[in-house]
Amino acid sequence: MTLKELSELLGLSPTTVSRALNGYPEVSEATRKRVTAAAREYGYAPNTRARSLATGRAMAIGHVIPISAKHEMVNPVFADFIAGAGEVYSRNGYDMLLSVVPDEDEVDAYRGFATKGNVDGIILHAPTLNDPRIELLNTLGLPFVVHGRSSDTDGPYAWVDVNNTRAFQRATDFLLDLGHRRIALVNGLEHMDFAIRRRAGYEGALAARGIAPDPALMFAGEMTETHGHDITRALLAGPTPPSAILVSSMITAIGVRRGMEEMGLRMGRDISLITHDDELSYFRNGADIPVYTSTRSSVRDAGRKAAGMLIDIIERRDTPREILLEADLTLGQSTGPAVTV
Amino acid sequence: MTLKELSELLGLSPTTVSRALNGYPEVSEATRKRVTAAAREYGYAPNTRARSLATGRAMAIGHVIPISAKHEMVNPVFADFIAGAGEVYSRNGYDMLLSVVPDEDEVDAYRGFATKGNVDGIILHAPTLNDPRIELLNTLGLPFVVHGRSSDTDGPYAWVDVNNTRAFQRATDFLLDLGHRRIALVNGLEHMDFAIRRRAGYEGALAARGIAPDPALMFAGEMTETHGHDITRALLAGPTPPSAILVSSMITAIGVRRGMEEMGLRMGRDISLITHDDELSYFRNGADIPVYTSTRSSVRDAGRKAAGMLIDIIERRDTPREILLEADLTLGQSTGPAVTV
DNA sequence: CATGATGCTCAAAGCGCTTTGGAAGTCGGG
DNA sequence: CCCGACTTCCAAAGCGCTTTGAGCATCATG
Repeated sequence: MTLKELSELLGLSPTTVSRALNGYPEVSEATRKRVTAAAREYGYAPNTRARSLATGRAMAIGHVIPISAKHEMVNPVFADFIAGAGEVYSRNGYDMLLSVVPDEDEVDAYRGFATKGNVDGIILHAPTLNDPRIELLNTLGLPFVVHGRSSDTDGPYAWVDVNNTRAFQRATDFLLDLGHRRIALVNGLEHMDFAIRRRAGYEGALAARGIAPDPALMFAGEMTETHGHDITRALLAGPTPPSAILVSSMITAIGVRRGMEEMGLRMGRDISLITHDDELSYFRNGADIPVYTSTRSSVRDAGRKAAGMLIDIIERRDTPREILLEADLTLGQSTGPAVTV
Repeated sequence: MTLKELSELLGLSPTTVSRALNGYPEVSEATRKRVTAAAREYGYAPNTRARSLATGRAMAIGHVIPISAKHEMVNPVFADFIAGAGEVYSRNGYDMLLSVVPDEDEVDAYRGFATKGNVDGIILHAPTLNDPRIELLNTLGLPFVVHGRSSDTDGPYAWVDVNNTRAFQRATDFLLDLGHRRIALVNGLEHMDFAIRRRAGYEGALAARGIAPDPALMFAGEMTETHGHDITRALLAGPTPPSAILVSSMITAIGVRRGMEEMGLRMGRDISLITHDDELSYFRNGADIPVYTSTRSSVRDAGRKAAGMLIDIIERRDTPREILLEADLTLGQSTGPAVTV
């Protein structure tokens, strides 16, 4: 069913039908009613490709997911972010275009979005320190919003981020208040901007109490369960194990906990743990009482906010271009006063 | 940069340029070289919308992710499936279109795909018993592939599935061989087809040894960590706890394990656990020696297979329309002989 | 009654591409 | 030297929609 067919059926011109459907004022209320009723009856919906060719708007937002041959890994945070963003897209009539590419082709993927004109905007994921993709997107001239920030990148760009520095500084402070002095940090890969900031928060809190950060207590790696487990085993088997561990992801924290328990330590009593919790929908941190004490910020909500901002930019609405979300510090059962081992 | 501009630059007609770029034989090799070089130089890529309007092919595959208000939950398996499928799409020049909708709008989303013509095919996720969406898609006439199957649905449809029945039957058999008699089943929601089949495998294995399934040992629910934990606590606190637990997902198994350990039981020694493992990239089952004994099947690989099949169907290639993957039964540290409690 | 304003509708152009149906140009065979 | 067969290229139509610019009634106003 095309617009032309529908209009012939109604005895109207395509123009009028189009205007009726798109809410233009030049068409009488009676005609509009008649048209929309017919459209519903015959199941007519304008062809997206034709429409966007005519309007110049793709009505779609692009996301690029790089797949690395080295660490074959899809960020678990991604699924929840997508869900949040996707909600907002559908509500506003946008589609979401996902491009899964080998990471060496990532730049081409962005270029492709721009030249092939199949999206109106882009969300940039997982920015690194001084991320070159930001400049690329700026030169491509396609609206975009970054989920996270990129330190050392100058020039303005739109972003939605959690206050990672503050969150980890508060978490560290809290552990220090409980009497912990040897606090380990199990961080994400430290070319990632969020990891850099978390580390800065951690080190800042230590420094404020005159404690020099111990490199032997600081780790960076992929945020998998296994990684958390292995590091914890190694740490606890060492000569001077920490009394508390600060972890960058719930998933890693699960592994850390497993390591602790395998070493015969009871989490929350013998050793403390604070994790960052992205509030992944399928990985709730306990029911009523959280299992883990955590710095908490909903990644799904970040997705919604980023999507909303991007649509605002595309549609030239005047709204803030920077959103900094504060993480809550939520008390769970995984922390307690430092015990002298 | 449009085709017309490029052709003027080259002193050729748009027709010739288009044909050169699309590999038609009517254009000389010399011209083709000249055209492709110019295209590269000026960064020309055909506008997707215009092209697909002209060809009638959207060069995109649609996925619908329903978001439920009740159980706000994005299937974690989804991310990995998407990654696998997405790989194949990009390699074949297809885009992936994700539609995140409230689940009451799911039917509309499929209808929308069909009438708005923005996809050439659809992947159907998480089929239930006698899933009405299959008939819907059949009447819509859009090529589709189901990830999973739908029992009680007659009429052929294309699918990629794991042999869930066989996997759980084997796992149960294995536990029985180890002397276990009271084996609990922590399953996914049992309107889901995969859960029905897993239960059938479990019950079949028990029946083969003359053991009547005990309803008090069978559970169905969302496959979250918390759910596994809570069920396990309840089970182990009961009068006649099981000596082994069969779990439908790694994530749930993590919770089950947590419950076991909280109750003072050592997994693999005091109590056994077998889980199904979808081989999620961020949730490896141990490094060299698997932590959990598991029925194992890569969901990412299923994604690749489903995507490949769908593209074959769209492009009218003649390939099998049904793929049944066998899950491995991988031995880990979570199982051992039954101990009399 | 003439005039302009207003409300409703339409014809036609154009978005950027593919593709059909030729039309020139080239070449070898009769 | 002519003719058919290729080879190489092009003009123009068409994909399904939006949107510009007008046209035709109808209505209130001076």
